Amino acid sequence: MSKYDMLNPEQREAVFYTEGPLLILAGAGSGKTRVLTHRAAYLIEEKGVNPYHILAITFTNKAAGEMRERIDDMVGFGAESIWVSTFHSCCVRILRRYIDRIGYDNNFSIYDADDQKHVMKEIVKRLNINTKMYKERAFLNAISSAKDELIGPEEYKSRTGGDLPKEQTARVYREYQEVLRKNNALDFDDLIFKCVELLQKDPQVLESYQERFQYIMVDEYQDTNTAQFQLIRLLAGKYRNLCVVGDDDQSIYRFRGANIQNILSFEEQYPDAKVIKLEQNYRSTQNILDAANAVIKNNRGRKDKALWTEEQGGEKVHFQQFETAYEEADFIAGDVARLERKGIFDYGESAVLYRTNAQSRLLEEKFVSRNIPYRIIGGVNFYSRKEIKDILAYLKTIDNGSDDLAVKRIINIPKRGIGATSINRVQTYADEQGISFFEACRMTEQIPKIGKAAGKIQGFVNLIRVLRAEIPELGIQRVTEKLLEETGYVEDLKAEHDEEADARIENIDELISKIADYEDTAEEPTLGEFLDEVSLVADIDSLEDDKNYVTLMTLHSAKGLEFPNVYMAGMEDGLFPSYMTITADDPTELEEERRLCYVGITRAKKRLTMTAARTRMQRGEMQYNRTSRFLKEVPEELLEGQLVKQKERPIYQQANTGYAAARKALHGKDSYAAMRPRKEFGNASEIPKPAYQVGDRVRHRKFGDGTVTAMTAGGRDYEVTVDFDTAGTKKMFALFAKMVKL
DNA sequence: GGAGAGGCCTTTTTT
DNA sequence: AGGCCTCTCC
Repeated sequence: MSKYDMLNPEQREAVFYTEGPLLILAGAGSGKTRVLTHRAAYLIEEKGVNPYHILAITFTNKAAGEMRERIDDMVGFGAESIWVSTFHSCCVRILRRYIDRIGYDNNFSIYDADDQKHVMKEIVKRLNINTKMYKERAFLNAISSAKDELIGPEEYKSRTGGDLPKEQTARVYREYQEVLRKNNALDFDDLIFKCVELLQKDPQVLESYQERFQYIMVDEYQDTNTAQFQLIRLLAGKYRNLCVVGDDDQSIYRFRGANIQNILSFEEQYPDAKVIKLEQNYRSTQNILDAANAVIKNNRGRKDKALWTEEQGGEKVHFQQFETAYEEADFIAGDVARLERKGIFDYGESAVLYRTNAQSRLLEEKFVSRNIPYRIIGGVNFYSRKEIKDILAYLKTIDNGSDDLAVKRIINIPKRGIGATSINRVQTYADEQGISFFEACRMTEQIPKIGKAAGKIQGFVNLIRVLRAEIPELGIQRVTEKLLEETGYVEDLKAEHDEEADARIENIDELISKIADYEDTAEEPTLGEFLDEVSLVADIDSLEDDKNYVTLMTLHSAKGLEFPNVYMAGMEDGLFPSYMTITADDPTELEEERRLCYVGITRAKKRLTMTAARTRMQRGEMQYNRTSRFLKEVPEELLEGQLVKQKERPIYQQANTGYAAARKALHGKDSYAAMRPRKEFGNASEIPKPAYQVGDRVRHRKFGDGTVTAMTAGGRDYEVTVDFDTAGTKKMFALFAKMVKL
């Protein structure tokens, strides 16, 4: 009996089909990781392929690590020379070797979102751009999207078509790219972009990697963007042994440039491609799958498929709506505790999924007060905390002084009396001489008007110099500890004597142990490599399977994971699907939200609970939400639950009690009006008509004054389009917008 | 040059 | 509601 006998016929077919392009459409829970790992084993053991010639690409380090581990277990010998890596780390590896061929230095730094913002701020200031009109964030988003599409500054400029804001963006883009170049830095998107550029411009490098990667596998293919698609196309260009695995129904990263067409039109790109569908699900009960199938079938533009399982029946999908988000959170924490007490699910078997990170706060509170062990994924990344970034900036400076941003970040931390004025003087000198900021720091005696600051800067330079010299002898950990001593960083925090400072100290300790861990496990530890790894870490990477805590995370983070007991919190229109997508002109945005819902449902193995709240604080404002439209897409017979669980109900809700009302609110047409407090909207059964009409001038709290250009009765509320004088044209629901006629 | 106060904006999701 | 930025005053 071989290990391949355990696979079902489709899986086996996918494993054995090794030559030429192959598309595996793998539904949720259909065992795709299993197929990929078996396939690697098959290539090595049965086809005699040298593992050195195999590349497997994933999106997260966690996925890469798991795949590596499973292949190692299966193959035993030689598997370690397979490249299993994320898109980003794969590109970093290639670029560290060859980027000098396209005009960067091989010891480039990698900028994170924070660094990008700093750079953008400088540029916006320098170009005198009114950030009230054009936000830094908007520029960065535009640049990021352009890079995802492999559009460089020049090409961007040529495509503006005379559109003024785009011309502006083109200018900013060019500047931004110049600053990065000057700082010898790449941002996240550049890692892919520059790698493609390198492969396109240098046939020698391309040839060597094509020759190396004779067999390529790509996981989560539906999430690839154009740049990643090109990268793969180039690498696989010679041998064409390209196996991509994905599920168009789980494509949820369009905002990050993912192009669902990459998977939908794979067969056009590779006409000789073999297509294999994996539809048997090994994860969930039939009821959960039915719910998932019922929701996703409302999407158009998808490859037709339906999951099935041998696990018939199962629990129904639980549903409850609460008065407030507070009660919702309390219920979830209580339910988790109850199931644990009864011995049905351990804490580690439960997960709470939500649409926005902000929702985690209330849940966290309730988990704390009930003493339930939990873990929140996402929110503020460990490596973006201030104290961690400070220390990493020191380490970057020690490693390679060419990262101006890092140097400037810590030149006055702790306070050395080097302020903005001195920094500017140094920068001016650096600009004049065409040298880096740090190099300029070493020549303070040449800098005009630097005065007393010269000595202070010298002190800083000497500190770095000494630490740098000690790296080879002492190693990273010892040097980091020494750096903390010399700067008094931890001591200062200790002196603060408050909780926040204590938390920071804990984080620093954690960083130290991560460094120690790296030095223990890496073959040839170097500071540079450590910094690379650290900058490519994702939140999800820190999730450990064997710990017994409840996991709280966004629906996005949950992709690829599974839990016996899953809660989907905040099933409310306006939150999920988000307000943005409801009001968007483009219906495919709503489809993307629906896919997200599908991802959420299919995470559950045994038990799924959906919850909603009638009222919730959003952005400091009280929102009244009706239940999510996605909930209504789940057939009634699969649902079980009640609408309101609370002691007293306000008068306007008294008609809506019990299960019958729950169904009515879920599936009925008039539920929206019934949910609204009377005092605000008059007769609850009528659609409240706004006090303004088309052509009127109105005022909005945030967007200012504008003219109403359109108004349609959109079923339960009026949808109003307003052309604002300064904020552009917005489409919104009258009840939410609360605008007044002028 | 640094600390503190007040105003403003944000969030949908992230490698 | 909270974080960040800017302004002001020392």
